[in-house]
Amino acid sequence: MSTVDRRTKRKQLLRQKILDVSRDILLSQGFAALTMRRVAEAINYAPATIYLHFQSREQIAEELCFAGLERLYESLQAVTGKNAATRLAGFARAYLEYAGSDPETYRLIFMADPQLTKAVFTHRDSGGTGEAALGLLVKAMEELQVGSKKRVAKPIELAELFWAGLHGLASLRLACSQALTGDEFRLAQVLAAAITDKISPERIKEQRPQRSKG
Amino acid sequence: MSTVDRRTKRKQLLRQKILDVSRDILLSQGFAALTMRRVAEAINYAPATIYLHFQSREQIAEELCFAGLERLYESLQAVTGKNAATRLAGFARAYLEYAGSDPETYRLIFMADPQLTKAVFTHRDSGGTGEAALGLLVKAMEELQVGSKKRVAKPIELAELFWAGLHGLASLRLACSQALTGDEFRLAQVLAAAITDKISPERIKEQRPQRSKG
DNA sequence: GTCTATAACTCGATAGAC
DNA sequence: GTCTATCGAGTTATAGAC
Repeated sequence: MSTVDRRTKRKQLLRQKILDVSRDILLSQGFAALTMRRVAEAINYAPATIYLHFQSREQIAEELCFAGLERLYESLQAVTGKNAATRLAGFARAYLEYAGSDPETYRLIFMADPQLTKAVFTHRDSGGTGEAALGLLVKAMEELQVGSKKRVAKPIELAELFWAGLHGLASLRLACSQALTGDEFRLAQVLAAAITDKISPERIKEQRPQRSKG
Repeated sequence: MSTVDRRTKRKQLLRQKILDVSRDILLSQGFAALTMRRVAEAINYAPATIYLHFQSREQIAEELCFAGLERLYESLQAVTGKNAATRLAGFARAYLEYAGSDPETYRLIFMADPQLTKAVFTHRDSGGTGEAALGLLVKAMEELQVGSKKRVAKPIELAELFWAGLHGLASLRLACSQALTGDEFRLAQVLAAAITDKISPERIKEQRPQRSKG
């Protein structure tokens, strides 16, 4: 291993360490507490050192969002099932579980700075994770529509509506625990069922989606 | 009019002026730009003067949120119609129209600080406007359920789900214009129809809600 | 009572010494 | 590559002049 390699590796390690402690601070104290000074203190360096690895506080936030979106995508990807309606119910549960397990990152991705949300969804570094996640929903909607007599909406529209519904439940729960008196997981199942029935009403009797166990 | 009355009135006027310029700043430059210094400059007073009328910046934000929620409630209240399904479609349009017309206040109410959202919904000064607005939705859900053979969910649950869906559409649109490729007004109508059908599937043929004109 | 001036603290970011 | 020192800005809050 050459000297240059060693130097590069050490640099990468410090960069990763900055991301790690940033995530710790974000999870435990929220985004407002994620300051360059606090990060510097946590890694035992001066604040200025961080700027050798990241252009700004905003860039650190972006990378934390990319990573969060990746975890959300993986959770959705882990949902399997031959029946598209059942899969929809699984997506709903997985989505809300992610939001509940990583609330501060979720806030950061979808509810904080519009510029940050935009960066997460349009920046080249995000690798199209958002589109891929939405693609899973689109595919399920397409399958549900097969054999249905008439289309109430395009699959992409239905996917976005479903996503918006889940996001609404997740974000209201995060914004104010008192906002929703009902259980958001149950409400999400009702949403999944309503959309499923709306797409293919003729299947209502035969193929009602199973209630999720979780 | 006594001297005390005059003094009280002048005090109230200044307080209202602070709220007015605060709202101007919020609308034109967003919440981050709403600083005590800027407000003071706009009313030609020193920053400390503001603290004679408001305890903190947060309290100004709260009052702006109360007023915003009031406007949203009035918009929903203006939706009339004998048919509950038609009213649901109207609520959807009114809700999204409010969010689009007053985006920074909407952000402040639902997407900014959890403490602020909580304050808006639980503080006594809010006068239960949030509950009243939700009540309009609950009433529509109850009407839809009349005569239906079985209840998929309680009216309050359906109202919260509907609200969450609308909030999801509104907040995604505000968070990132690229997030939704579809028209949120159209998606909201699909949502309204899906929930309506889910509540009373036997009415699907007879009583399909009219597409809104707006 | 009302307002000015200012304090005491936070922050992100940068320049320049080493 | 790292640190010290600092800038310019933000915030809340108070002491004291008028």
